[in-house]
Amino acid sequence: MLFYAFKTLSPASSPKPSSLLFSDLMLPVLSPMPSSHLHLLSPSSPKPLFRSFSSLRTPSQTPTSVNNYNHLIQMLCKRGNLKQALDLLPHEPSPTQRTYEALILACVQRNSPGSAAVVHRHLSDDGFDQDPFISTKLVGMYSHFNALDDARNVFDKTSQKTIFLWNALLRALAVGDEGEEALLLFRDMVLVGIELDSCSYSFALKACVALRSCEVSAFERVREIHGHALRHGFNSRVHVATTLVDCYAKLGCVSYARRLFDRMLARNVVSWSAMIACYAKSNNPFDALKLFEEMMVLEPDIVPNSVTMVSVLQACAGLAALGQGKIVHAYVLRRRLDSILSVVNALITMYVKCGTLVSARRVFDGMNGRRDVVSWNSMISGYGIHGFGTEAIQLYQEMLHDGIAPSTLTFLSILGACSHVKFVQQGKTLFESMIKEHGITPRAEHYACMVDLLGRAGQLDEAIKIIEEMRIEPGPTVWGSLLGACRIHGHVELAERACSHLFELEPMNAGNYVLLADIYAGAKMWEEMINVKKLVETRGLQKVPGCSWIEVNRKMYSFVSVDFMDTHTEELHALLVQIVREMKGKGYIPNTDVVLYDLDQDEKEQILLGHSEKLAVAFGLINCRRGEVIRITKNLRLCEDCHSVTKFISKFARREIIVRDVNRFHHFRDGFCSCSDYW
DNA sequence: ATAGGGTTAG
Repeated sequence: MLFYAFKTLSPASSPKPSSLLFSDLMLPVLSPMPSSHLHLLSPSSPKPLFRSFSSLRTPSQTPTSVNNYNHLIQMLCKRGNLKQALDLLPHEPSPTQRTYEALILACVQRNSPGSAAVVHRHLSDDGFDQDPFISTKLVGMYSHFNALDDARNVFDKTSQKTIFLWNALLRALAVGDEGEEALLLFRDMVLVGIELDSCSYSFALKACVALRSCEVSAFERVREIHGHALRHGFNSRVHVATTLVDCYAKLGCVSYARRLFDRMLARNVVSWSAMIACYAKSNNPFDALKLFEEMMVLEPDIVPNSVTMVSVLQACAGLAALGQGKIVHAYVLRRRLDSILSVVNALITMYVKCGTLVSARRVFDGMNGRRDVVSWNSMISGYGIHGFGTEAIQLYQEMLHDGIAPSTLTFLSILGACSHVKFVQQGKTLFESMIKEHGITPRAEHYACMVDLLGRAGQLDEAIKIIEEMRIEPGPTVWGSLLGACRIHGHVELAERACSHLFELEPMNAGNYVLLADIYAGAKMWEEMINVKKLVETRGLQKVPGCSWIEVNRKMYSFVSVDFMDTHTEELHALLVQIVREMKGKGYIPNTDVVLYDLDQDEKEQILLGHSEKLAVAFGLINCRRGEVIRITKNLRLCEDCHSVTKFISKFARREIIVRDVNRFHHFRDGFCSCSDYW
């Protein structure tokens, strides 16, 4: 029985797969980013200081009018010269509301809590602590410093509480991750009979997402506030409706979010971006691109901005749609959005995940002087997942040399990089330095990296030691890493131990059961294997079907394994049969161990032949131009048999084949893989 | 006067 299917990722109704092109984006494919396009990234020259400041400061030159001082302080604040403005404050007999507003704003912009205290003291002395306008500004300021107690204090002490003041505190609590507190405040607002506005609803909804600790209750609260908004006619306001879409999306209700989005009476660029981001984040990159295309077609007046493009690039990265990504890159350059750091960072990740490390590096190199920690992390992880451990470590050191402080994600990237190339000692040293030199407390994910590094390298005892000495609860990531290592080394007992936790922590994750069954099969423990399979059945779990896809001429073709053949597939099948026949002549033995069904040898070989990755490779051989790299993406880990077949093909068809699996990239060339068969 | 969407790991 041969498993096979052919489908395109484009709408089923069209006879030919349509490309994801937008007339507006129809540009020649651009691969290198000319550095001249990055000139906008250089910092702008500083503005001159206020010229007459020093002369005005001396007491002998007292200004004739009070307004001069107020004006001067405000000017200095505007220029970001907070310190000089503060020095001037004691000389001013009667600062105005505007002056204090400017000072508060400057404290936020300069990120200076110390100056904030000085300003607060001054304005209290002047009696402005009862001014609801100033109080609103103060609450916003304290929110910026995450000083929620101070924010609440200001609120409590102000007797005349306007809706702005209520909203300011509500916002402060919501963005300060105090969802519970924010919702209590919202309840107070309703009970006291405050007339809510759309901002109140937006903030309260944001607070629900901040709850997250208990998603069920978060969902209930969103529904409550949604209902309230509905009864008071606020649900159709574009801000509220957009927030609702975003809330449901963040709580995992993607199709419901879409339904609300479709029902919106008016949408703006933020509404569209929120929905596109929802798809990009929830592993629906194709839907994200489709929606982006729709936005161009249906709403010619809405112009995508940098936030939109970050999500679109994320979707290209998720799909590994290089051709599409290049078009988006060209669009970004045309719209000058490459002056926005987050967009450039998203470009790096897009190229990394599309398998073109060189292009990613070119973008990274073009950023000289304007890289933040995200840019570095993206490039380091890029080297890591492409199997360039040495380069990843080197770049990490360059980053330190540049004075950029590494983050928790830097270490996840660099430890992952070590793991891919079996750099056990380097990984250990880096993990130590993370704690001791950089003061970063390891999270479960870091431990998972270490367990993966040690475990896959065969040091299972050390891996266990790491878990036992952890100061925090080892979550599913840690046990999952251990289980993966057990599969490689056929360690049944440890696998059982890992699974005893995993089946408890994530009972619905079919992957864990499959791995355990795989390990039992490897140890020829058939009875145990069958029991695990039964468990999967009784719990009603669905194995994630293997799926591979390939982009040809900017169209996506995806392959999954099903149990019938049709006319599309015969050509691919025939090609694979021929390849395998040749390989067998050269000593290839199909690795039927990976097939966990009770079938005879021939049937098992047939199933191997139908693995989605082989079909995608065959499709690539037929449809990609000679000399062109065949790029394939797979949703799971590569199986051993596909790995060896692809190695063979790379040599005898003289094709370079790059496969992205769920963990890393494999570059096949001349019969070898960049992973050195360690993955 | 307060407002809604986005960047890196696995």
